[in-house]
Amino acid sequence: MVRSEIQKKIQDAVAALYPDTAVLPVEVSVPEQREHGNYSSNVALLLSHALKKNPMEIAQQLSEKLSDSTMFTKVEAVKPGFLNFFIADQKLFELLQSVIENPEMFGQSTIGKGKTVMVEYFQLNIAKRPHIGHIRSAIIGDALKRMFLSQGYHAISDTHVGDWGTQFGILLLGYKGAGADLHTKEITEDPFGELEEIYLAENAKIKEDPLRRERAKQEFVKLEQGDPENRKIWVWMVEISMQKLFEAANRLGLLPFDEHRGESFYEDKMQLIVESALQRGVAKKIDDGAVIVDLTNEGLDEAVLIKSDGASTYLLRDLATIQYRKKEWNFWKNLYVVDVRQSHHFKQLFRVAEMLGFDGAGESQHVEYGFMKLPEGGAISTRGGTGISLEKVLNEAEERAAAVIAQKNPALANAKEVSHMVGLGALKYFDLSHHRKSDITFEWDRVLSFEGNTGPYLQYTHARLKSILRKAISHHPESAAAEEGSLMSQHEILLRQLTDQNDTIVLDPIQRNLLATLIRFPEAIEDGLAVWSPHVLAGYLYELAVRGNEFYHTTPILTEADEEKKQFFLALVFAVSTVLKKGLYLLGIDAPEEM
RNA sequence: GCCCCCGUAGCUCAAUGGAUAGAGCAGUGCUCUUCUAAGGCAUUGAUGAGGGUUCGAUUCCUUCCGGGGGCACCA
Repeated sequence: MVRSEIQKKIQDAVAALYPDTAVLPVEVSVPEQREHGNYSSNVALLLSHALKKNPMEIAQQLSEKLSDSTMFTKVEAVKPGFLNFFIADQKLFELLQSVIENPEMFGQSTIGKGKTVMVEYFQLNIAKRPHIGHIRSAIIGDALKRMFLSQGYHAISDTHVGDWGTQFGILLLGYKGAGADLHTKEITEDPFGELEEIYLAENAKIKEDPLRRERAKQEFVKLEQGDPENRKIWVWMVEISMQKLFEAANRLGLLPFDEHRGESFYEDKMQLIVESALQRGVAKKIDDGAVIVDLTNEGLDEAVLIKSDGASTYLLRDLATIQYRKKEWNFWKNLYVVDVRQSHHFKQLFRVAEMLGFDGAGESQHVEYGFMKLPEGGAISTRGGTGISLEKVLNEAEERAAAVIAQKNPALANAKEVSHMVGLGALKYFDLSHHRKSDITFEWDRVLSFEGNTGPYLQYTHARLKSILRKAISHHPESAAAEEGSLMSQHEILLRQLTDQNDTIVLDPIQRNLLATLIRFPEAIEDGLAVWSPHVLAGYLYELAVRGNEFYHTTPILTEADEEKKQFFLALVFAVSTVLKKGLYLLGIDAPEEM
């Protein structure tokens, strides 16, 4: 990575010039203004305190020291004391060559080797239709998993399905109540829909009649105690719902999950935890029989492990989950991609786990995201009737994409497939381009926009560049070798010609900026993972695309007369399109060759 | 009542304590005999209010104003 190379150089220069100074973390960032170079650092400003020297003077000395390097054309010391680095064209050119040589490896690293990171996301509930409020977890979690994998981490995903708990009491009660009617009726047609209806109807009844809630809770207690009838119904309900879940995950194009440990999986692992908690004095049994952990002194209220009716809680099941995951996977991090509204729960969870001396308590973290709200305000919920089903959104996305294709590129061969990629790409990118923690507003025309800073813009940029490559290859004398049109054959041809060039290419500012942006790809992934937010990568890809389009527009490539230049341009096009495709992949978005 | 988060352009969003606060949408004006106009170019426009910390604050602290969320023996 270029940035770390510069960091190292600065560190060395500081050590050489000011041996007595404690090595501080050197910050290197990308300045907003192009005139400020490709990278800049504020070390001199930070050092001035410790050294009791004028920051400008320090910057001056450092810049002289660093100017030796052939890596830069210029290292300047400016105004308050910034150091601005201008990467030499030759260096950029070499970096491009290394990308071309091994495009598969660009953006990959082995930093995470030997580290297992658990990522939990897409925690669907039984009998509740996945709606747009649910997809943030899936989209963010999936992107994080992809990013972790690209850096060599052993990333393990788990859906943690909500297949246990009081909601089953509600479902069971509703199911039995609807009984006569339902059992005779064929519900094989849309069993999930039936189930959902049962849930909603029973929920409404419970709202009217508090006594019914008690009956529902009793049904869950019976289930948890092993009542055969309830078990049987439960198994059926879970089966039907899991089908729905797989369907949704599939349609969203999520990476396969490594684990599907629903909450019910932890059923037999909870008793020991309760006993241990009581024994250690962490938890106590209160008068009505409930088992709680009192965290009121820490401002975390009371955490309930066992309810007064004897049933387990979500919290207790999550405790068991931590224990299981640590034992099974010995994770380095255990991440929960869950709505910010559950942060109170996770604070309780991690605190109780810590009090119980659980291994992995400290490594468990809530990767919270802002919830999705509607333009008129208010969260999206199934009960409030404001839920827009995932299915509906995806259908709409594909329809809109198909309409645009019909208009812009009616001859497109695999229009259906591309509509899917583009519609889904718009939806995912919309989500991922926001900071993870910020709430996002769901507005159809924004979510499914295909213009401006959107997924389709990135896909489009990629497709146009690919189109150039296809044409270049088909006109190329060696095109027979590239018949299959694979990336490898393309890049082999390009590479052969690029490495033949001995002269230094003179770059114009647009090409230079594009190249300088291109080589930051690994840094964008690193920065995104540092805050567990894919939006950093999304923002980077957008910038790359903007510069790619700038280049596309100003530089005719196929008609370039100077053969060396043309080869260089093609190499650049190849590298940029490769990074776009790869970056989109890391966000879980497909990049069609044509659109 | 207690706890958490958020107030940036007309709208939706960016900005590890840094330089002239970036984008997109919407608006206005250009741009397709030229590698895909889902594009490109130009242009209008913003840090809720007051204190503090420091070389430097959208960012950290504090008060106020405004908005949202949580404090379920739901998940």
